Amino acid sequence: VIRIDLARNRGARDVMTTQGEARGRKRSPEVHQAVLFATVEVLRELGYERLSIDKVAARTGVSKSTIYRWWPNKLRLAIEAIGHIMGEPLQPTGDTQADVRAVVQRTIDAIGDLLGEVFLADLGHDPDAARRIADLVGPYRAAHAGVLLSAAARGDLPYDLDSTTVLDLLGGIVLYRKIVNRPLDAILTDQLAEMILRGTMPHAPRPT
Amino acid sequence: VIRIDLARNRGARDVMTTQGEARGRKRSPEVHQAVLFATVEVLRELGYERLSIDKVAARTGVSKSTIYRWWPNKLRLAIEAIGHIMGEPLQPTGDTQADVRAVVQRTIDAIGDLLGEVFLADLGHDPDAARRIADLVGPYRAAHAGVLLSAAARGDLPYDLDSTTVLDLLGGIVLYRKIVNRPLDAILTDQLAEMILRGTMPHAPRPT
Amino acid sequence: VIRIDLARNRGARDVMTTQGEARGRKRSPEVHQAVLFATVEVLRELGYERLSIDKVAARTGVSKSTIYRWWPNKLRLAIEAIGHIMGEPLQPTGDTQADVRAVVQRTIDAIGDLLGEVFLADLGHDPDAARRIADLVGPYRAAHAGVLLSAAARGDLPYDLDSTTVLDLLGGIVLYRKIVNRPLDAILTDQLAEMILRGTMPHAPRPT
Amino acid sequence: VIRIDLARNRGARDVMTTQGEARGRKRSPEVHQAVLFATVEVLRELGYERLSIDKVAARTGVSKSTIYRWWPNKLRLAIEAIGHIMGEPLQPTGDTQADVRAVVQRTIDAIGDLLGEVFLADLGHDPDAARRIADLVGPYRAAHAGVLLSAAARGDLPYDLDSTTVLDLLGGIVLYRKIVNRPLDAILTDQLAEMILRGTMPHAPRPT
DNA sequence: ACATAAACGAGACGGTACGTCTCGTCTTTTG
DNA sequence: CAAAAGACGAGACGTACCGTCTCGTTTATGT
Repeated sequence: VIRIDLARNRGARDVMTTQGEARGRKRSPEVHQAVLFATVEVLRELGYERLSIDKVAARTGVSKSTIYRWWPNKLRLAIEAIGHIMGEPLQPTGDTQADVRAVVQRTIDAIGDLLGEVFLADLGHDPDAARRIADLVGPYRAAHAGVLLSAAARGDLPYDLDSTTVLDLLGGIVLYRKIVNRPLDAILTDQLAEMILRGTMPHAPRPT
Repeated sequence: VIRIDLARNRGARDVMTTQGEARGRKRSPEVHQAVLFATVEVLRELGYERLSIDKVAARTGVSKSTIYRWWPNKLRLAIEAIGHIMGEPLQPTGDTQADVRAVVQRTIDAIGDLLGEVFLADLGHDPDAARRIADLVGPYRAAHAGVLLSAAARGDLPYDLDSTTVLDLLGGIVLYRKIVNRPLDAILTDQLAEMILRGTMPHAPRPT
Repeated sequence: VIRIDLARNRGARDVMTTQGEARGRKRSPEVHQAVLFATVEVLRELGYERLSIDKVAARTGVSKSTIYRWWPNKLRLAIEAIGHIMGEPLQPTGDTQADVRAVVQRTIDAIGDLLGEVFLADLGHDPDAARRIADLVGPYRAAHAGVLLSAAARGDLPYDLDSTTVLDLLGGIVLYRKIVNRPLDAILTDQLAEMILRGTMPHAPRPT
Repeated sequence: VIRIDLARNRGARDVMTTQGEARGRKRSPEVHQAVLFATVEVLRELGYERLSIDKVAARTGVSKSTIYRWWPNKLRLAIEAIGHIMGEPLQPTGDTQADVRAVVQRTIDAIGDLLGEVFLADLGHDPDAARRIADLVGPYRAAHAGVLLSAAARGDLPYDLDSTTVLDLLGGIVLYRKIVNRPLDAILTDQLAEMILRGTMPHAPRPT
């Protein structure tokens, strides 16, 4: 629980400010951070559905109005909070096998964890929530597509690979298994990596 | 809109009755049907999130209490309503190619439509909702697995195919594309069928 | 709890039936009695507000519909049930003092107990419920008025006594005290009897 | 019907505020008033039994949640609403005859109107509803008792008058007549005042 | 210094749905 | 046909969030 104490916020400044001529009180970076962290916490503990602005407000000591000042609804809050902990997109190494495994693993780690929550949200209220999610995952998808396409360029994967669909397959199975509570384990990683690298459909693991 | 008129229900009988010894007024099949149909309607128009018992009650003229007598919450209602329109599980023909395409198509049709909605529901309230969903999709998954495994038995697919994971791949990509609003079209059908049959990862469609 | 067993009701007949020529199955007197007794029980335990047809049905094993066949709503049921235990109207003795005390005491006993409950009912639904209550209490009021008026005739009370209003005073204070939970005890009996007999307003009891 | 328009509430202030340190949005006095007025309206039109929070909400345009924020159930709402229109307790003038008549008249006006409704409520749900009603009527009873006792002090009424029981007699007969729909008219006022002042039991009005 | 402007906390408000409850009606089967 | 069983419509209950709003307080600027 991250209760923040704005008394210590005196003198805080110049965080997230584009430039100089701003009048009035600055946006408190502590508040901003605390809200995002608490959102992540609640998402972990309770999932997207049971995330609520009231809970985040209560946990942080930040008022509801402040949260609604910066995020128009809980979906956008969740999206930004998840973006906040997502880390850097993949850097390809040139080792096709390792890179493909990394792509699979990152997909499992992200969608299997919090990113998956946001796919379960109701996108109906907020017309461009879908766009926001696309913006959130875009860089990662681009990086993953880059990995696949450069491997294809090297001849390690089919030259005309439909990377979009391949990534949808990966994201899809992870999301699906998360929902139906089937394991997201090393076996799956192996199966998916092998599928992409060699075109072998998932098979039962051989006894070692 | 399916307003029902119970005045015409006089003399209704013998629907859904297993047999004989039931006392008291029978469950009105009109009511039962109307609720399920209206639920399907609302699911189509508004999606699961915006489905509500009140809407179904208003649309059908069936009282809320009657709905709650038979379904404990909207998730269970949605599950039964979807089950109600799902049709028979696939019958394999022995033609591997046709059967696999049928599996793909049925998955797209079901999860791409209403069945997908229910995967997006919040399963937290109702402890055995997950089991109910499993019961709902079980027969279809079993049928699909049967298709794949008998093809494998004929030697048309790898003998040790992990059918669970293959079906998760199919269900997953369909659900994922439904969520992110990417097409569920003939191209996808072709790509998925070919992937299963020949192990070729999805590739860009060739110009004809 | 008065569960009745209709198996023993075989052959029962002709109780409370107007007369001989009735066709079809007779109204079961066991059922009738059991319902009235259970109603009295529930009234005692829970009061009118929390009396419900369902509770009476559950307690007796008589079905709701049977109850509704004979009594149109719970108010009428309560009225009849109370009438059922009310005993005979007062017989004046000619001893004015004793008779007046008896009137006071009977009023306290009746309205302070179950009869009071029925005055708290909502009379809005059933237009002639008021008339039914009047019919119920009529004989008792008539007897009480008779007592007062014959005492007046003997010269023991004012010759032009407004017996209606005097009885309203008695009924009123008993009902009021029942509601506000003030005692209905011997002191009150004395005060009221003395008030009627001697025209002394209630005064604090003298130390003995 | 008192639909309120909060758009005009901008700038509203200083109503019901004791002073200074209140934070957050103020309780809207328009809302508060509108709810109480509507409650009084419904009580007059339909009586306590048919009063409902939903009706008050619909009539005022105030949301149910707002009503429940301030009043825990309809009994408490009714009590406050009635308190809101009850006017000041009686001020004795020293003219015994006039004061006693005023006591009688106020009792008839209050209990014969809305205050009587609340005595018919079911006090079972809300454990301290009885206390609330006592708090509501307390000041008026105290004022009335004061009138009687100061008249007794002057020697105009018996020195040991049991004012509680006398007031119960008044409240009781008014409530009783309201229930059984007998008149609460000038004749009754005269009868009761004369009874208290002179100890004459109610008698039939003499022809003039 | 002092006005101005924005951030912030507190919390009231309308709205919508939830799931529960009881009432009185209606329908069906059994005896 | 009486009685038991129990489905049904109606409608109020009280709860829980949502997202909006108003209001007073707290910090920065800029003049």
